[in-house]
Amino acid sequence: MSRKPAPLPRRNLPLLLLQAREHVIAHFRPVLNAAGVTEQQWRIIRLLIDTGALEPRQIGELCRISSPSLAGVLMRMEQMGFIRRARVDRDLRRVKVSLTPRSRALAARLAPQIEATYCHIESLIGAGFCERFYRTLDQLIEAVR
Amino acid sequence: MSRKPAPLPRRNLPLLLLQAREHVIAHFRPVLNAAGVTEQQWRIIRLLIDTGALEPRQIGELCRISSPSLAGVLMRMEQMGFIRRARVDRDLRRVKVSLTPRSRALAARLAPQIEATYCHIESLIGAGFCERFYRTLDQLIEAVR
DNA sequence: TCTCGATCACTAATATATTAGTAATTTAGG
DNA sequence: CCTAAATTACTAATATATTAGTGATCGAGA
Repeated sequence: MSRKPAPLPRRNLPLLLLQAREHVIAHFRPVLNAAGVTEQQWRIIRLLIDTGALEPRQIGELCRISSPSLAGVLMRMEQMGFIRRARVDRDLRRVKVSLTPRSRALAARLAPQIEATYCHIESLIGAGFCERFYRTLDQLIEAVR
Repeated sequence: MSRKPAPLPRRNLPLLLLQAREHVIAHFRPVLNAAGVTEQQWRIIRLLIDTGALEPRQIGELCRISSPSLAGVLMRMEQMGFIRRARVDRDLRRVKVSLTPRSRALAARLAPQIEATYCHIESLIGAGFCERFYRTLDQLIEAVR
């Protein structure tokens, strides 16, 4: 009575993670679009606010943006006046990327709307679920890395 | 004694989901690359194996690929002989996309390697964690949708 | 000191994502 | 019928992703 097993018995985990991310970021997208920044640009601004100036490879590692993508993103952000580059003394290969007053002002202006969006999401899924979910993702990343 | 609150007090949830997905799919990428298919192409092949022929908008919805992206992906897949299109009777706007023997053979050839990768991931995070994680993602998607 | 391997940011080519908008077709309402 | 709105797949323009590869620079060891 047993049927032939499916050729791909597992649920598609990368797709499921993609779907989850898409549904979450759909809540943030209108805020970012209205402010004229892309997701990637906002990821970088947000990171640098917390960490201070970083080098491109650090930004790429933490924001999950590959080096070739990052080259274009940073170039456009520099043209828009969101970041600036400075050479690192003692190592002419390396570059330091820092925020400008303009991007800091943008972040300050967006912060309340971002926070409101997080509150809305938290109200949809529950604060406890939200907190557990962060921990679960941390564990997953740590385990499969 | 309290310090000024950070302008962005929440952890970046979309980024965390992106990182999780990147770390997971990093395990699958070598298999797909060796087979000469992209992530998106594999997502579509895998879906159509389970569902049978679908229309572009259904594929885009289920694989989280936007209509403009899908146009290019399907065009290349058709040129590569992975899919074929057929007009839908009674509605000249709509198209039906189905797999070819070639893509079915590819899926059959890849299935063992994909399954082995899932087993490896499961061994890293634990079978129980894995099962709970699927349910957690389902709940999240359901709640924020 | 010299040199070879490693590192860093970057370019090139192609594939996919995002936003806006379109022509053809269908459908619902008047 | 007949028209207006909705639907479907698509194009255009730009931004980002992926893979491979490059020149410049640094650092460890001979």
